[in-house]
Amino acid sequence: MSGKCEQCIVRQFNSLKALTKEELIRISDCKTSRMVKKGEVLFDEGEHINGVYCIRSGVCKVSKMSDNGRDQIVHLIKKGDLIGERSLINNEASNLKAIAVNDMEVCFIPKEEILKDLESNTSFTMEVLKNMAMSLKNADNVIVDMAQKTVKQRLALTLLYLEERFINLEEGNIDIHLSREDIANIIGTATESAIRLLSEFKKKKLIELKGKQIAVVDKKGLREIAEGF
Amino acid sequence: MSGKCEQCIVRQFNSLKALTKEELIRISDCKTSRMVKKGEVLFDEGEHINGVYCIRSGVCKVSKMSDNGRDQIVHLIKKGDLIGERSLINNEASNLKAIAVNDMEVCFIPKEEILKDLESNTSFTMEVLKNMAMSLKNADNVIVDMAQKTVKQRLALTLLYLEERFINLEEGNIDIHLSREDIANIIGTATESAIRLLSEFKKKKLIELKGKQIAVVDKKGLREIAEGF
DNA sequence: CGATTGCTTGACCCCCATCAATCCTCGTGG
DNA sequence: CCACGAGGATTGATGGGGGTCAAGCAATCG
Repeated sequence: MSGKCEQCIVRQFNSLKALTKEELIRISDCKTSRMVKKGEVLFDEGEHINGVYCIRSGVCKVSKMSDNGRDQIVHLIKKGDLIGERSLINNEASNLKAIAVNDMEVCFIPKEEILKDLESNTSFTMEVLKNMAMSLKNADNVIVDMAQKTVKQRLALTLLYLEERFINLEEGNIDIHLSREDIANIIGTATESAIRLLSEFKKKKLIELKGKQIAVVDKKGLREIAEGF
Repeated sequence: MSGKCEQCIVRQFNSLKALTKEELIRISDCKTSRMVKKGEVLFDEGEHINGVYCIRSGVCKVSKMSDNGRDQIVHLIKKGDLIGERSLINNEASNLKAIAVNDMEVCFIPKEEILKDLESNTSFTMEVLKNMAMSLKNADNVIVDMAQKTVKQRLALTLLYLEERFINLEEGNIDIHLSREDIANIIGTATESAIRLLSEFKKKKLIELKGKQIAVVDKKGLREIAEGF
C-alpha cells in the first residue's frame, strides 16, 4: 500500500528533503503507512508517539485541552508537514492531540531511524533546526496576537491565515471543513461569538458563506480589521 | 574585562556545555563582553544580531510590539540563558526586542563561530535542538493560556512562574524589579487591571507587597485560581 | 422520519479596557 | 535640605466586548 520515500513528492516540503538517497531507502523500508479517517485521533495528549508522522494527504488539527475543558487548536497540519519531532527530540510524551479534519494518509517513521539520521546527517539536522526556529518565531507572534488583539481581530487574522494555507484555487473557498466550534477553538473564544462575528463579516462583504464553505472576498478589509482599523 | 569561556560557570546552564574544551577556547578568543545598564536595549526589533548572547548576569525582558502599540513580553531571560539562536538559525532579523530589567553582563559570540560548531559538533546541535523543542512546547502552553484563561488566571500563573524562576531564597521575594506595566505586559492586559488584581490577591493573603517587591505567600491558592477554582 | 448534532440568534451580565483624578516616590536642582 | 516635578502606583467611574444560558432552526444520519 505504501510507496517509496525516494519517490514521494511530499518530502520536498519538509526536512526530509535533506536526506540522501540511501537514507531515504532505509527510512522507506522501516516506515509504516496508515489511513486516518475524518474525526479519528492520530495521537492523543500524554501518548508516546515514538516517531514522526509525515502527512501525505489530508489535514489534521492539533490541539491542547485547557483546564476549563475547552480544546485550543494550536496548529493545522497538512500535506507535506512533519509532526512529532518535538516530542521525539526531548523524549517526552506528546502534550498535544491530533485529530483528522478530513481523511488522511500518513507515514510513520520510527524514532530510532530519525535519531540515527539526526546524529549523522548535519544538513538534515540543520533543516529540522530551521523548521523549529520558524515555528518558534511563529508561536511568539501568536502569543502576542492572543494577548493583545480582540476576538474580532483574531478572527480576521485566522481567516486570512486559512485563506493563505488552504485556498481552493478553482472555487476560491477555504478548502477544509472546520466546524464553527473549530474556528472558535483556533481564535480562543466561544462558538457563539465566532458565529456572530462571521455573520457580521458576511454582512460587510468581507467574506461569503457558501453553504458551509467560507470564501474570503475582501482581504484588504480583513487585514485592516486585524490591525485595528 | 571578560573571562574565559572554558572557566565560565554560566555555560553549564545552556547548550554551550556540549562544546569541547578546544571549541570553547576558540569561542573565548572571538567573543566580546559588554555591560548593559538597566533600561538599555540589548537589541531591537528588525535588528540583525549576527550572533548569540550568553547572559552572565542580570535579567532582560524580551518583547514584541503589537499593532495596538503595546509591548507584549514573551520571555524573561536570565543568567545562563542564550538568546539570539533563532534569528541566527533562520538567518533573519530579530522579531523581538530585549531590554535589560537590571544591570547585565553579557557575552556576544559572533554568528560564524556558532555556525561552525553547529556544523561540526553533533552533540552541540542536539543540545540546541532540545532547547528549541522545549521552548516550542512551552510556547504552545502559553498560547493555550492566553487564549483560554481570564486575566486573573493569567496573573496567578505569572506570579507562580516568577516565583519559580526568580525567587530570592533569603527574603522570599520575587527578585526582579518589574514595574506594574511590565507585569501587565506579560499577562497581556491593561496596567490598571493588573494593579487591581494584585491588590485583590494581597487582600486574600495570596501574596505580599513589600514596598515594590512581591512575595508569593500562598502557592496553593494561586494555583487554584490559575486552574479556575 | 424521529433524533442527534451543528448552526444561528436573542437576552443578560460580568469582566476588563479606558479615561480621569489622586497619591506616592524618587531624583534633581535651587 | 527642602521644594518641586515627573513618572509610577492606585482607586473610581463608565461603557462595551464577549462569555453564558436558552431557545429555535437547519442539516445529517441511522
